[in-house]
Amino acid sequence: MYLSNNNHSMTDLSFSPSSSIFEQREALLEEWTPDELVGRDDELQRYHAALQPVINNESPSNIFLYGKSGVGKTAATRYLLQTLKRDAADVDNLDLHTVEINCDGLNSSYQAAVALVNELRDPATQISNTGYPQASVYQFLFEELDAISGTVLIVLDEVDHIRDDSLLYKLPRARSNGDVTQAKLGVIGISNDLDFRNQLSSKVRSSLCEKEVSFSAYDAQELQLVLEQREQVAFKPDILDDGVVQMCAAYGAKDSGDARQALDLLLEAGDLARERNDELVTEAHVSEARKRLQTDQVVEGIRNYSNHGQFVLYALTILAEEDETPARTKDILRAYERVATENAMDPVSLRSVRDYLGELDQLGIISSTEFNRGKGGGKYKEHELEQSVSSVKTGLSEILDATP
DNA sequence: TTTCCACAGGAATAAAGGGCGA
DNA sequence: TCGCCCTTTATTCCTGTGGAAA
Repeated sequence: MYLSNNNHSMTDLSFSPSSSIFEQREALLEEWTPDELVGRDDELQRYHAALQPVINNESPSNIFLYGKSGVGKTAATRYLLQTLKRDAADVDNLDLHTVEINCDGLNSSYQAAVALVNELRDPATQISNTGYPQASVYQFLFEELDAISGTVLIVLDEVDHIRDDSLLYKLPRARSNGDVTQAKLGVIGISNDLDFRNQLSSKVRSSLCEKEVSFSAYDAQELQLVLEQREQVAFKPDILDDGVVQMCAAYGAKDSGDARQALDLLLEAGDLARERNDELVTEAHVSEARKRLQTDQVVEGIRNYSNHGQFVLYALTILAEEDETPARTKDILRAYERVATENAMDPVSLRSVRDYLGELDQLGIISSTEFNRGKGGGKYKEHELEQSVSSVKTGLSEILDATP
């Protein structure tokens, strides 16, 4: 494509600052930390109690936070640690440090340990993600922690992404095992997976989950408090139509009690109004924003999915178009083998297709139901698309364009 | 109560790929 | 360059599951 100077009429794509309805749009973004956390009083109280030993300069407890995504676990952690650091400055002989990593994208204890080392080291001496024996990486980590000394709180956000528990076993025991002598360590594990705690081996569970704080989903009233707090900072006065905040809160509470989702919805509705130069954000904007967000999520999720996974989904999409869904795993396998072969790919095995279908189900792109027809029919699963064929196809556009 | 079906999914293992130190 | 150590993705094998039918 090139830019030309001809006279063909075309859409005006020049940029100019539009009259904004936003005062401080960032206040609707996830990373914005409010001065006060609303709607989480019970949780904050229990969390606060669990952190109390730190300020008494005792060995910190290991704390495990669990609750669905977007219910304020990370925000509460940031908020309380900020407060704790501030108060710790006034306590004699208390030297408090915090390290926070997000374990999203880190599949193993090894990778998480590397991430921690790199978080603690300066950019010049960072280590790479592979190549070192596991013992060396732990050695680096303990050396860095000892070098800090004092009390060190290690926050492992989305800790359920780590598939093995060797790091979760080692960290809480580092001091008693003599791996660390100077620093007093406390581990704060944060998990979205409610079942993660039960999957841990009992040794790990007893040490990591010394103190537990569960975060319940926000109900509509609590979400409304959160949204109102952000709205006042984010938007200019009297920009939101009556009922907009309530509507976002109601959708948020209905979907999953996820504040992040409700905030995204309000942000998208605001963006939509701004795009159209509307002076007010209305309920109609919210409805449309909701549709847009749902499609975007699906399309993005599919685009980033592995090649074979996309072909498995494509096979199911074809069956859906032929009105043959819900379809059993073996039927999807046949359709998948056909499209993979047509595209000059070696199809993966039935076992792998099962794994892909399981992942797609978890992503909410398809839904799977188990059936049991007893002695004659046995037990099996049926799958169907959970999203519209058109949005799935948009996500699959890369492989569809290449399909002969 | 026992049997049986049609899988689902866990466990073990292999292959390929990539960074590191010697 | 080579061997080591890790990752990711795949395969094979096999046990577990649970409700209808016998």
